[in-house]
Amino acid sequence: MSKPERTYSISDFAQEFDTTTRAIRFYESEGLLAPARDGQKRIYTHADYVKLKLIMRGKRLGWTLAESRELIEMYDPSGNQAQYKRVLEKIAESRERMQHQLHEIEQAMMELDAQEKRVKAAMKKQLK
Amino acid sequence: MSKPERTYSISDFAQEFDTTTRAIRFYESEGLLAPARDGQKRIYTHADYVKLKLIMRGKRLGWTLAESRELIEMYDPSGNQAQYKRVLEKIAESRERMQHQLHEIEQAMMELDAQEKRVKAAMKKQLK
DNA sequence: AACCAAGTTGACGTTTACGTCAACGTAACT
DNA sequence: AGTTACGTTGACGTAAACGTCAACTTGGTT
Repeated sequence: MSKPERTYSISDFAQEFDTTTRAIRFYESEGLLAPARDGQKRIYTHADYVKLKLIMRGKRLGWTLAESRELIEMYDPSGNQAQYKRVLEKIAESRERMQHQLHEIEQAMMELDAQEKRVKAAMKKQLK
Repeated sequence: MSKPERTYSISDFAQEFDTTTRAIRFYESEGLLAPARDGQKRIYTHADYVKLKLIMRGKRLGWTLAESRELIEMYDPSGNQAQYKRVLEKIAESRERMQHQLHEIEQAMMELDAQEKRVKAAMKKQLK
């Protein structure tokens, strides 16, 4: 009695994520996605949706596809105790990387604020 | 009576920023740097140091060299009122982009936290 | 003088992440 | 049956960001 999950076509995904079918197939060829098939057609589920969302966000944050693939693999369960431990380690590594990025962006924004003040001051001075 | 500023060679920079001389020359060819010359040798100053630092950080945040070049240009004064206004607009644009990145990283980190909890719970369950 | 370290300018090669055809399959209308 | 829309798998092309030589210069060192 499980509700029939919503599915998506490859062009549904392309529109939804403002990308191309070519790119989506490429991610699959690189092992980031593995959609079901209806004949030869790809059928995407909500799980694929989540993964692609992660991929696209990763792109905007400058992550490589290899890094996003690592992250995706962390979100797969599949494990004994040793595997779980490895996942926890990878999570810790990822957290450090993200923390570092976070810090660098905050830094960049502060410098931007400072520069804005300088420019505004220069404008006032020039108007006197 | 201005103090003689410290200068750097291209390999000084390569070491300092953990990159290569080739990359640094490439940034120059792309218009991101414009060091002075002593004969044919490049002489870098603190201003160049700041710019390269910005470039490298940009790389870690997934910015293109074109984007970093735009940022660098914002940090050059050189302007009448119209130019200043344009710079302020660009600063506003950059701030929005950075804010968006900031938000997405925070999001990613929260998901990482959630996943960590799930994995730890799965480990405990397995041990019972 | 000979040599070595560090620098220079081409020029071509490479990796990542797709774009762009071409040639074909298939389901749904008309 | 014919067309249209959407999908498929190759295969080759491309932009960004350098890597990797090759051939040369230049300033000290033995």
